[in-house]
Amino acid sequence: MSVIKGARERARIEVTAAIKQEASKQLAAEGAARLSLRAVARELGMVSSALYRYFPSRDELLTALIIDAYDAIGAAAEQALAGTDGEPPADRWVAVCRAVGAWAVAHPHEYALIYGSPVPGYTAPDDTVGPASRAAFALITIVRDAHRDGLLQPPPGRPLAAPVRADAARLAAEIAPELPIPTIAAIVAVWAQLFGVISFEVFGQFNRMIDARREFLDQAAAGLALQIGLGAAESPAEDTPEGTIAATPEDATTTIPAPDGVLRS
Amino acid sequence: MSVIKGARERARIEVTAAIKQEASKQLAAEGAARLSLRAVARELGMVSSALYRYFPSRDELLTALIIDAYDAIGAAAEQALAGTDGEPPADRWVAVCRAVGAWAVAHPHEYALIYGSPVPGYTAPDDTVGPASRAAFALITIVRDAHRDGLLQPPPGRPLAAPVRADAARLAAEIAPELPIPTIAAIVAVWAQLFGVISFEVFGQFNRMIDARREFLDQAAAGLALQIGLGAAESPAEDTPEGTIAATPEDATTTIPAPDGVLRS
DNA sequence: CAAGAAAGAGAGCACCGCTCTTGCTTTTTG
DNA sequence: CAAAAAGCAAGAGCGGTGCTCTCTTTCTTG
Repeated sequence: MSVIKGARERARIEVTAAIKQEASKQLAAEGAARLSLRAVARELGMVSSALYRYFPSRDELLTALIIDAYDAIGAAAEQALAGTDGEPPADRWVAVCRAVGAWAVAHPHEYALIYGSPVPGYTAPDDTVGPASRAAFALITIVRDAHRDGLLQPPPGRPLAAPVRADAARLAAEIAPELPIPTIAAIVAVWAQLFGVISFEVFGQFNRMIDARREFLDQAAAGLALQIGLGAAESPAEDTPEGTIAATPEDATTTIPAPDGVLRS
Repeated sequence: MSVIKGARERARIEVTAAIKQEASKQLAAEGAARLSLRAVARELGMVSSALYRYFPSRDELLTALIIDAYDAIGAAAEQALAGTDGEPPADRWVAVCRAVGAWAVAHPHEYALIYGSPVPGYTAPDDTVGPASRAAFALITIVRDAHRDGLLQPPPGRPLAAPVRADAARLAAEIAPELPIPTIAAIVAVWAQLFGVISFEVFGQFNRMIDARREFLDQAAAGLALQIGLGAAESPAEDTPEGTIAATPEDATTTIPAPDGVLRS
C-alpha cells in the first residue's frame, strides 16, 4: 500500500507537505487569524485556486495544522515523560507539566489553535481526538505507574456527586480501569486546570501579576499533583530541591513576536 | 459636565450605543470572527464608512465589547457573591464559581472574547484591567472575609519558591495586604485553574468525556476552595447537601447555536 | 447670520475565501 | 499504442471584508 505510485503521486505528497509547511510558518508568525490561503499560495509561487486541489478549504488546512499541533505538544509531553522513568511521581508530573507549558509558550499561536477558543459547539473531527489525547495520556501514565507502585493516594476533597462519578466510571473503563473512580475524576479536573494556568500564561492574563512564569507553573503543577494524590515522596525535605525545579537552564526562545492587531479572533 | 449639550451630542451617544448593541448581538450570534463592521452598519441602515465616525477601527469596537463582557461576567460574580453573605466560605466560593461558569456557558462567544485566545503578546489596553478584575475581586472578597472570620487555613502544598513569593508579595500589597503570601499565590493559581475548567467546558474539550457539566464544575470548584484553604466547614457531613449543589433548577438556555465553520479563529 | 465642526454618503483600494472555465500533462484503459 | 479519463495549474470573476478619501449636508457656536 505504501509503495510509491509514480511521479504524480509523489509530487502531490511533496506539494501538500510544502503547503502545510508554509502555512505552519505563517501560523507561527502571524497567528491563525492572519493565515491566508492566498498568501500561502503566493509564497509557494502558485496561484491561489491551485491550492484547492490539495486542501478543499481553509478550514481543512487549519484542521491539518491542528492535528500537527496536538501531535507536537503530545510529543513534547511524551519526551519529557520518557526522561523521568525512575523518579517519584510528583517529580515526573511536574516535569511533564513544565514541558507542556514550555511548548505552549514557545508556540503560542499553535497553542491557541488547539486550546484557545474554537467556535463553541464545534465537535472536533475524529482525526483530531487521537493526537489530542497524547498529552493527556502522558499524564495518565504517570498516575498509572504511581498506582502500580503503590504510590498513589486517594485524591483529597469531598466524595464525588453521583453524576460525576458516573462520567468518571465510564471514562475509567475506557482508559484506565485499574484506577479508582475519584482519581479519574481528579485527573480530568486537574488536566483542565493545568491548561487554565498555561493559557493564562500564554495569553498574557498574568501580565502585570506574575513575572516568575516558569516557577509559578512549577508551583501550580506541584499543587495539581497533590490534588490527584501524587503526594510528595516519603521524605518531603528531599522532595523538590530548589535548584532542580526552579532554575532549569534551557530557557530558549520564549519571546513572542507580539503582532499588531488585537483580535480578529 | 454631564449636562446634555445638544441634539448632536445626544444623537452621538445614541448611535454609539446602537452600534455597540448591534455588534453585541452579532457577536453573540456568530462569534467575534464573523463580526463585521459592514454588517453592523447595514443592519443599522447606515453606510459602513459612517461607522468610523464612532469607532476608529474594528478592533476598537471589539475592545468595547470586551469591556462589556468583563463587566457582565464580573457582575454575575458579584451578584452571586451578594446572595451568600452568611454562608460558609467554601459554599460562597462554589456559588461564585458556578455563577461565572453559568455566565460563560450562556455567553460562549463573549467568554471566548475575554478568556479565549487573543493575539499572544497583546497587552490589554488599560481600560480593560478594571472591569477584568471584577470577577477576581469577588473571589478575593470571599477569602478576605474568611480570613477576617478566622476561617482561612494555610493553603496545602510545598512552600513557595522565592520568585513566586516575591510576585505574590507584590500582589498582596496591591490588593489584600492582610492575607498571607502563600494564600495570595494560591488564589492566583486557583483563579487560572478555574478558568481552565470553564474554558474546557465552554470550548467543548469535555465533549466526549463529561456529561454532568454543572456537577463537575461544582466538584472542581470545591476542590479549588480546598486548595486556597477555604476548608469545608467544621461539619463536613453538612458541607454541601446534595440537593443544593448538584441540582439547581435554573438550567435555562445553555444550548449553543453551533455555527458551521470550525475556525477562522 | 456666517464660519466652522461634525456627520453621512459614495466611490474606491487592497485584501480575503472560493468557484468555474480553460488549457495542458500524466495516468489509465480499451 | 492510441484514446479516453483523470489530475493539475492558471486566470477571471463573485461577493465579501476593513479601511480611506472626498464631497455634501447638517448642526453648533462665535
